[in-house]
Amino acid sequence: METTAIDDSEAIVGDLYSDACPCREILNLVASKWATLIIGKLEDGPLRFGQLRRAISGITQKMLTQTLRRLEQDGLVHREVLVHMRPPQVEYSLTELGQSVTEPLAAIRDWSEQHLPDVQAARRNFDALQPN
Amino acid sequence: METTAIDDSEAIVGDLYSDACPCREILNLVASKWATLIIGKLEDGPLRFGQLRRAISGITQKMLTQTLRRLEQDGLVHREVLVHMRPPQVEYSLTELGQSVTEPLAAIRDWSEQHLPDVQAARRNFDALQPN
DNA sequence: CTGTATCCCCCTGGATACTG
DNA sequence: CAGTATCCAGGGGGATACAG
Repeated sequence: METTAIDDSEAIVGDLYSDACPCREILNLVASKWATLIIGKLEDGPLRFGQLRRAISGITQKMLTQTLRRLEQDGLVHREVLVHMRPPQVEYSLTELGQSVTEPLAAIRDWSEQHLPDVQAARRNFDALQPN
Repeated sequence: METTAIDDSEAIVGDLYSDACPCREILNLVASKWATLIIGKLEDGPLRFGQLRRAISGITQKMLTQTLRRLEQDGLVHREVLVHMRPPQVEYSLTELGQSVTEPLAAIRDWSEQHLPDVQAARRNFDALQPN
């Protein structure tokens, strides 16, 4: 039987998770500069729009709205409009899915806190050696 | 005491990044579209430039070089020039630091494989409800 | 084979102003 | 208070050509 029909070259080193890697989507989601901060703030419990804005210094209304929409769309955040309130208030909270993503996020955070000094040292060393 | 002593310039930025965790730097590093793929390929062992390029379909030489430089600069990847070879060859491998980052990366990957269907379902549901 | 150098598009994200 | 609408700068990233 002809098992050699496929590209015979040594080249491809197993493409188990090349383009189709689902983690890329999640990384894009989570690395969008504000998403992790928002998720982090909501870990402690529901917050209203203004509370979030004040809790995350430097964020603009636009980015807060935009990121919340995306998180809501992806099922990580629940948006609850308190209609009867005057003035109207909107409360955001993590869904179960959102809760579950805090675990891998914590893995990244832990690694960062543990190894960021090494990364920064590597950067300084690199800069020192490369007369760029 | 005068709290106005702050140097007018970058108070906000500094506050932002101290309030945030160091994980932002790592997320920026790792979410740069190609970095995780390169790290993933190198998990199995050292690879040469051309092998990496062929293993990661769609990547351009520019992005491969650029991302490898960054990973090298941050101490995650080791670059070994095989000088005596004709034509010259360059071999890339994960450093210990690079090896260690594969663990939190695996956490993200696992979560993605497990929950991406939920995310996609949430997206479809959101689109269905929001007549945009 | 392994890069470097341009050109250029597009998207993210920031500032600002306006609405319900 | 919550959200939308513009305008705009910067950088990531693709295509291509050239070099050691």
